[in-house]
Amino acid sequence: MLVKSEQAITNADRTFFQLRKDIVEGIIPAGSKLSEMELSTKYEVSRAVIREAINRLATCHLVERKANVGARVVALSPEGLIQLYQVREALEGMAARLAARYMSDEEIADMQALLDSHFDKVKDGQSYYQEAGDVDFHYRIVTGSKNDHLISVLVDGLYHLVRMYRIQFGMNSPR
Amino acid sequence: MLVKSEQAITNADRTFFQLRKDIVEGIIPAGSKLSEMELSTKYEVSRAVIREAINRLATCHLVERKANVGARVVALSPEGLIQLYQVREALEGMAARLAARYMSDEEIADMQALLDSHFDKVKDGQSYYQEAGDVDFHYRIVTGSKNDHLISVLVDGLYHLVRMYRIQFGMNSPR
DNA sequence: TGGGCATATATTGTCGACATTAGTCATTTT
DNA sequence: AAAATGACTAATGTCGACAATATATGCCCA
Repeated sequence: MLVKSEQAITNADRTFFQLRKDIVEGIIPAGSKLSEMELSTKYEVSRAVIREAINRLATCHLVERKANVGARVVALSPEGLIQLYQVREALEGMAARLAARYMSDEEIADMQALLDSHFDKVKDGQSYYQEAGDVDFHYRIVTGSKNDHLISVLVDGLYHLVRMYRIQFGMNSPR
Repeated sequence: MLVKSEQAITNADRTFFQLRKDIVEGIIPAGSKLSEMELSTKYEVSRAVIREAINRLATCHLVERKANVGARVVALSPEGLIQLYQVREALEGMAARLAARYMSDEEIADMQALLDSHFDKVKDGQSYYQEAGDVDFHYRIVTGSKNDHLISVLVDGLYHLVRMYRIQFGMNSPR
């Protein structure tokens, strides 16, 4: 039931994923500075690799970069959260409309099965699965839209930020 | 009436803007391969600078990169255009709703003035200004939404792709 | 004593060289 | 003859060193 198949090929990939994880989960605190030298020793790769990873994080809006100064992890704010949810809501609504049009019958059946199993598990009190199941459900709708731009903006961009807010603001149950 | 204030600080910035321009305008053909070596000699910067520029282009979805293989300019297709406009339409609709809520009185007045002047020019047959004026109008609505995520996705991401399609498919009048 | 300027330091930006990988082509084997 | 295997080549990935820039420190002067 693993949902995303982002696999790391290069060291830059691995470092990017690791850094993103550490930022989203708050291991690297929000608002803190990212020193290229420091990170290159910590993650045991060259500065070039760190730089590439930081650049990717910047385009995900997980860090903000200023030329000749450096990069900082984004600061979380209630306003930012609201803006994030505004965009997410609009895009997921659109994804749902498109998915309803373009999803194949078997994709729909698969999703129905997922919903059923999810429901059973929640009923049995295995609430641990709630978030994972929910994420999976949203993910299927988004990919079901068959719109690559939409998929990319949500999956590569917004979802990690949403997760970051959830974890660091202690919002355990979605919505 | 210049609208965007992206200013280049580093060589990587300049190279990124130049490359983006050349791709959007078709000087570098859609679907063609981007050789780091070749570009580094052509634009007279080191490969590191070219690499950073290409990475940024990749996150804009103007080029597609494959690890250990290289980067190619995206291929334009009717399906891609449709997907692009689907997302754009949804996001601009959202931007308009938010702008209506959050724009200040003077921003609205400015936009009204812009619309009037635009209308006059078109009436006088100065159709050259049509596209520029239109772009400016859309841009003001988007920034008027006051939602940074939305602004970024549209301005940094989709608009360049839209322009690329327009230029290379020869669609001169918008809509 | 406070403000401004010059210097010093630490960080980022850039570069060229080396390592590694993918794709090509020739050779070999069945 | 076709497929598989191996070396060769050309590109990307990675690295350490140097250059340029911003911030911090201390000194000088009003």
